[in-house]
Amino acid sequence: MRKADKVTVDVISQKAGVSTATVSRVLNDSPLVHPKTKRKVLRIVQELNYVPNALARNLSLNRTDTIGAILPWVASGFYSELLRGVDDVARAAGYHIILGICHDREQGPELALKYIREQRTDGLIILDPVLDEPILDEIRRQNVPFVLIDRTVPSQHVNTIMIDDFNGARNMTRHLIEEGYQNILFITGDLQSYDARERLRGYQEAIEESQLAQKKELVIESNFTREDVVPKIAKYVEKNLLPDAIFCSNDEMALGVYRYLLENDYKIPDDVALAGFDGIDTIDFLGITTAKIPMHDLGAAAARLLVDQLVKGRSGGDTPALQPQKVMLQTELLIRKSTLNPKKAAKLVENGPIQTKLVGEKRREPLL
Amino acid sequence: MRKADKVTVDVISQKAGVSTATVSRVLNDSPLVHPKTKRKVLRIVQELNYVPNALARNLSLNRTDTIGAILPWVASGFYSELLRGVDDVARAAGYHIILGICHDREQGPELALKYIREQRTDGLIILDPVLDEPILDEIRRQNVPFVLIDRTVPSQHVNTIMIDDFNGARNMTRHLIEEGYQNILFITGDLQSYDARERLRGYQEAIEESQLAQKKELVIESNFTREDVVPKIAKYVEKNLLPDAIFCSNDEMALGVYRYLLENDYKIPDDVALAGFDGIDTIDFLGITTAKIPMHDLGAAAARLLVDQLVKGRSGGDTPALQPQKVMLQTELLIRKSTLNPKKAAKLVENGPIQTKLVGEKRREPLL
DNA sequence: TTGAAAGCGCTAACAC
DNA sequence: GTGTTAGCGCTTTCAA
Repeated sequence: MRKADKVTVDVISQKAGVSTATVSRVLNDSPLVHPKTKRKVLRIVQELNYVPNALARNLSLNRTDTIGAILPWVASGFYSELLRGVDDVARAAGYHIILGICHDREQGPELALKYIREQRTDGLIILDPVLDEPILDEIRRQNVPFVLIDRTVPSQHVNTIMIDDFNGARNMTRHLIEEGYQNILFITGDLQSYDARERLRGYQEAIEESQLAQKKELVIESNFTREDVVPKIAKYVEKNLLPDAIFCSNDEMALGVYRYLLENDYKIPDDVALAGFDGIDTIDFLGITTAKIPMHDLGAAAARLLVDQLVKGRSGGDTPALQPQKVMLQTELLIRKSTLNPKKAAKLVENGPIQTKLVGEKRREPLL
Repeated sequence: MRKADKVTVDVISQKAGVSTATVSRVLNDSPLVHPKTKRKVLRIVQELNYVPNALARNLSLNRTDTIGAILPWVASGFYSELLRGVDDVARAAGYHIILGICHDREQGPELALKYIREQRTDGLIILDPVLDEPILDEIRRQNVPFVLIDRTVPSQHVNTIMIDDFNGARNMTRHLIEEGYQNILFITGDLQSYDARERLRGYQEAIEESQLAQKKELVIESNFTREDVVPKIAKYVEKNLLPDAIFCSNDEMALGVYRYLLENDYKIPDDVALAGFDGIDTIDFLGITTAKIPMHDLGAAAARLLVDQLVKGRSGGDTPALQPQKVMLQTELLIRKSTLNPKKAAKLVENGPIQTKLVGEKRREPLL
């Protein structure tokens, strides 16, 4: 665009025969401008197809109308739901989303800090399970509102949206136990991350309360990825007996295990039951039991919290800041064919109707 | 952050005993500044943990270092791959991504124009199969570089990354024909969109060259969604015979059909073959044949093209603009169990080895 | 090599 | 109600 034909407040003000201040007032719906002037200005604005330069406006107002979303890129499809949630409420509140994809562990915090320091964003939504305290302190020191997703911070005033990983995993394990499985292999995610630890805890709790033996060899550690889990489950099965059931800390790993089992002619759930965690689409199609995380809600809740902060912050100069909140979202246990114990079912049929509730696409033909 | 402790070029320049111009030069690696001064300034910058305000910088430079990515949100997981591709190359070139999710048909163009007019982005990547000419003209008139994905514009100088939908669909259809299927039902996407039309054309072309009869009732129109396709395929099957094979214009619809078939006890591929288009993960796990679109490459190529434009544009003031390019990416035919004709296979076993190449996870146990 | 000063395009005190 | 003017924080001529 030629410099000449760039239309700015100045151009408008001249054409309208008013000052730039008045133009600005009109544009910002100030009440103290004469209707007639307003109309005239608006007409010119229309005519010249004028749109204020966001950069200049923001510099002046010292804000960006932008929210940074810092996310890891594992299981990309999974997080896109979350992003959609964030976008929905952010856009409704007039905020834009700037994407901060951290490709590996180190980049997340770096990116977050960069955005803040450069003042590119008014606030941040951070999903990074391994963010450590020092970094968090550094972020806090910048005095920019932010919301953490699925990550607790001990005793600190931080807005957080949590997933009840503990209960999710406990309920899943209880379900497996109820189905009559006794040797339940649990595959953890990277234990550096909060959610991995919580899910493990949930599993252990359920085992304990059931009086089943806590066998140490029934927990193996992986890292939430499909690739990593396959050799590990292979090695496990070679060394030990096949467990009754395998509970993977996330669906990605469940997919890896699923593939392994099929390739080795193990039938699910006849030879071994399988459960995941997350609720991704593929798992649904394969008829695998999982604990669904409400990703959209997660994003929406985070954005809601952040937007509230931002709006509060910009209205009343010195209104008391909002109390930091912790929101906890529950997972939904989606029971499917992969964990329905055929032996138990057979027995139940003799004795009466099957009690286990099938959730979701109920009447679908089992796929396995 | 208190106004007082906000550190700006001014603060730095004072502490360093130089002018703001010099500080700016140091920050921008200008060669004409004495090494000693430079060192001093950098030390202060370090000490005060100074990071330039992007807003101010950008206003001054009249750019944003930001690329807008306008995408629809259908099949979210699918597009996230693309976004990743865009992000990879954009970030490497120092650009940020601002997300423009258009939730419905109308919002895409609107959003694109808004970003441009507000000068929030230096350039745009637009994936919107139904963008019409007038809007496109309007965008072009803004004189902001942009790249279109999977959308041709007749005889116009526009950067475009295309998918070879035509060949992809033709190859798929040929494959089905080779497998001995004769009644191949084709389910189109929304024919308003370019890719839907191209895929249909590919199908028709393959049918024609094979001398099979072009039966009009073998094409039904849907809209690329899982929900829409189910009643349509149901109605079709009730009215007509079950076709030999069903070729869906995208994987989402293939999933819908898959579910329908299973629920009605049709075996794949024994009763009917099934093929999709896109190459999403779920389809892989279900063992359904598809034509894989290289989403990551698509995004990366688009970003590459755009970044080249931007860099060119900002270096040489008046260097000749880059020629608009059209890049065409090929799909990859992933043949899986769902389209391998059991009858043909049986025959082949009598006569020799099976010739059809299995692509991908070759030795996997068929899932169906 | 460096500094002074004029913008970039908009907003907001303050004065009229 | 409206205009003047001084910023917002940085870059970049132009002069020295």
